[in-house]
Amino acid sequence: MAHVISAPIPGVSAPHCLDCPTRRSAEWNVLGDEEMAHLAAGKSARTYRKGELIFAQGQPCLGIYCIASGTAAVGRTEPSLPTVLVRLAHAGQTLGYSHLVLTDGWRASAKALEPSVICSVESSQLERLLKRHQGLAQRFQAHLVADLEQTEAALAHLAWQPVRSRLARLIVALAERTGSSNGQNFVRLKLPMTRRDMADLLCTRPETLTRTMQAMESDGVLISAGHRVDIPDLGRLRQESVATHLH
Amino acid sequence: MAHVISAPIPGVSAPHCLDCPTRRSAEWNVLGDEEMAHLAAGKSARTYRKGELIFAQGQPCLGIYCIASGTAAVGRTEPSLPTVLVRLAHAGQTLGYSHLVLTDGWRASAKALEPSVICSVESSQLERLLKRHQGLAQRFQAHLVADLEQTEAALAHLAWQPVRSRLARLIVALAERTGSSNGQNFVRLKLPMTRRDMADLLCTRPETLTRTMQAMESDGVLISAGHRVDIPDLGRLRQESVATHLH
DNA sequence: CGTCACTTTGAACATCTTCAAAGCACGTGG
DNA sequence: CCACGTGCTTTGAAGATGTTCAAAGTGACG
Repeated sequence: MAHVISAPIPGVSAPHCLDCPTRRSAEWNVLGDEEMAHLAAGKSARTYRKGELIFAQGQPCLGIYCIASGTAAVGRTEPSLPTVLVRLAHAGQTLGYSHLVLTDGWRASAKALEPSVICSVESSQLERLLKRHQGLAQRFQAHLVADLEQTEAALAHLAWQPVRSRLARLIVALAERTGSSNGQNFVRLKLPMTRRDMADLLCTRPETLTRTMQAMESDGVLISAGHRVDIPDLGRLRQESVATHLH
Repeated sequence: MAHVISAPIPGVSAPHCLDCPTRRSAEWNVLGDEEMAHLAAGKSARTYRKGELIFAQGQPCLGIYCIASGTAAVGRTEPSLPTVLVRLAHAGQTLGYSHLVLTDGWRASAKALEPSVICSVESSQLERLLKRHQGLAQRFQAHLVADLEQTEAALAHLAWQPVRSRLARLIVALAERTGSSNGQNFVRLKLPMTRRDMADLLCTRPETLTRTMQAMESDGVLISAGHRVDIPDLGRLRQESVATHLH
């Protein structure tokens, strides 16, 4: 909203689809080389700055997005309520398919949490691919189901877990994705978003997040310095993400 | 879990698919008479008692369910957490499609909240119909997207609205579905579930639900007697479902 | 190198949970 | 048809968890 279109991307940061992390990790991996070439020819890539909007709730949607590098989040804003970040999307994942099914425009927003390179595929081209390749449609449908599952799980955790457990869960998930483990249990990672974003993701307030992280730090569960977090014992953090309730 | 298979259903309660409320309100309405006849021949119907399980998280799933009459709820249980009722299903709606996409078994449970008549369609037969009728697949996919939307909305409301607003929202939704309005604004309705179920749906405790309803009653927003609720001014209740936050 | 947004701190307060116990209601079996 | 019991509902009191508001730091980015 507040940002302007950024400069065209240098060749390095926008890989050909065949070399993209996307290739193996996402729904596209059912496509053969020839079809991938079609995809590569039809897509367009852009860099996004931290915080920049990829699409906005309410606007017409013209295609889907595929993250080449970086991290994005899907945010949902209900009338007269603060935004909730309902889902993260990492390199190799696609964004926006569910909104294409009904042609009503975006019913959520997405923004880059970090500097990111993101490709877009026009809906007309996607539809052509979906028709030609039956398996691709199944992949996207599975994606839909996975999103539903994940959102239901988030609902359950929000309902019954305190902020501290939800935070532990988030950090464990991030650590498993990008953490570098120096020992057996010691892990260091870089949080790919601001505290504000983390709060929106955990459905709490920045103040509470700060205090919760401090509490965890003083309990020796983690050491945080800006966006860097060190976890002396990942197992202990994993326990925190479940613990609390016994009843 | 605690209940036994109930008696076979009398003819009245299990309508032929062509006469079913399902016919117009659900995904089936893209089917022609001939295909509906196929569906009617292949389905099987059963009555469920209040609280009876329709399917259970973890077990293999063999088909989908379609509610002829009554009310059911889909419940999700995360490891070591209480159950959350993530979704209601009313007459004419189908249940379980999303779980059929991945063949992993049910990843949620469903139970009848009221005495209900529910038909089941085997997955083999459903697949045959889906292949023959392209439009049907689209309908089910739209259903998937609608569920995702609804769950995301529930997440936002759970995150930012107090119990009282969430309760108001639920009652308004039920009133709009089955309420009988005697005047312009006066509405009477019957809650199709126990307080326990309502609490699980609103992600709160039965105690809190009781107290919240009493508070609303003493504020004159509603009058409740068992499962019957009278709403003097539906508009006022609608406001409550949004109000609270201005910030 | 300045600006603006993000982050942190403190204190008061609201909301909701927890535990324990009593009342009630419904369906089951006699 | 009535008695009985199990699970649902209600009440009360105490305490935990998280929010709100305001204001002072801090840091990142252009």
